[in-house]
Amino acid sequence: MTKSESTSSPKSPPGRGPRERLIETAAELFYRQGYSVTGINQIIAESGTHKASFYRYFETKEDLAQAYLELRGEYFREFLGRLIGRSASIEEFAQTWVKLTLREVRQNRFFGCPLANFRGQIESPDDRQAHALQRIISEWLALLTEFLRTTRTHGATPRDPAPEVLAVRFLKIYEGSVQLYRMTDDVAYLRSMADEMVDAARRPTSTQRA
Amino acid sequence: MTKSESTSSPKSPPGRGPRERLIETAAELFYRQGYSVTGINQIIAESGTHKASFYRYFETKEDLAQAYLELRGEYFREFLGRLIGRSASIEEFAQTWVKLTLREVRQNRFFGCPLANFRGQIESPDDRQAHALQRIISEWLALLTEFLRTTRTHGATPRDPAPEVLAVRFLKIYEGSVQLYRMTDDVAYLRSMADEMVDAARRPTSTQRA
DNA sequence: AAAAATATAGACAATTTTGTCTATATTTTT
DNA sequence: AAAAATATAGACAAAATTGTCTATATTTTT
Repeated sequence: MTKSESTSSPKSPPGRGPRERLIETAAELFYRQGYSVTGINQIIAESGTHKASFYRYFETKEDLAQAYLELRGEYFREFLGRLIGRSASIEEFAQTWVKLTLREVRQNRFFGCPLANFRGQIESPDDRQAHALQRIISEWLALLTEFLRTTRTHGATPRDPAPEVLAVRFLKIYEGSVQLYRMTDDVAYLRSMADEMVDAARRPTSTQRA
Repeated sequence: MTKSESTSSPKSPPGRGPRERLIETAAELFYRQGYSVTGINQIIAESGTHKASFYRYFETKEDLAQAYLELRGEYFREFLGRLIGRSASIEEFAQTWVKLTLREVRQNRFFGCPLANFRGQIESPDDRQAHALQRIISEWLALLTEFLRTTRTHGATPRDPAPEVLAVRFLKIYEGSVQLYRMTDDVAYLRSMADEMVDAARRPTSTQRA
């Protein structure tokens, strides 16, 4: 399922031994079809390894979940890095985010936010999972905040929302858009994301607050 | 096999026969611990019915899922109705929404958006599920839109976002806040929801758009 | 009160999933 | 090239889950 040569080369490519293949297959399946419905048997079968190899490296499915979260953390960092690298303004940033997401959708590779999906499939995270989730989120917010601090919208004023506040709003808009898309299968909810982020970046007209 | 002669009340409390108990127990479990990890055996056991009774009314777990979605649709309608009933302004509406959500959290009865959770636990919804999800969402948006059309923020201008647009933004902010709360277990993401909604309701400072 | 419909009890087959063990093959190390 | 470590094959036990069947109790209808 994963790559072309998954037939009988167990250790030839370094870093592609059974452990790596198991993690990658698990990541794919956890994301695409869901953590809770993916059994270790399926992971073993599709990774082209053997049950004995699985139990050599992992005691339980939760160990795999941990590896999955770490891996997703890396993907996220990488993704956001590229996104920020390409964007000279907040407008461009938001549009690029939409564009990249829509591309994944077209390629049938988008299944929502992996973290949100994972969280939604366990009754409550154990300590390691909770920490991994929190670490990834705060990393995201930190990167986003830094980007927002150094980048201004066109026609920005000093009274626009503070970068830390705005980073949270962006993340919420993203998560919300993704959830609505997933529930309705309507990409309009992804498209409208960009405008919503840009608007959120601007100081609202009136400021009286309760 | 919809509901043969469901008008007859088989057991002592009318409307609390095995079918109703099964649905209510399933709803509780689907929401609290997740759809995909809840087996029919557990539902049968905790509803105090018997397996034979289950198979009398349902062919598969998906039939229960359908009933679950319908039930959730009713809850939603009811909830939003109360919310709107209590709120004379958008500010009040947003604050009340936060307050009610936080109350559920305190009572350990809040486990995120039931629809989003459900959607996240199936690889892809079948037709009936997709329709149920879409119907509930559009109902929500319709109610919200109507409320927003007749209710203005303090100091509103005619150039604030249109009600239909705003309804979507509100829903995204809600879903996003809930997801962030679920991932981090930090209620701050729920609290900040109200301000975000109020700001979204105001025309942003600048209007140049790509 | 009798008949009919409905609900529960309990056994149990069929299937799926997890987890273990021994033997053999393959790769890596010395 | 031999020894050691690692990976796969395959069988299989244990447990969990689903689904069916017959018998008996309970409720509803006539």
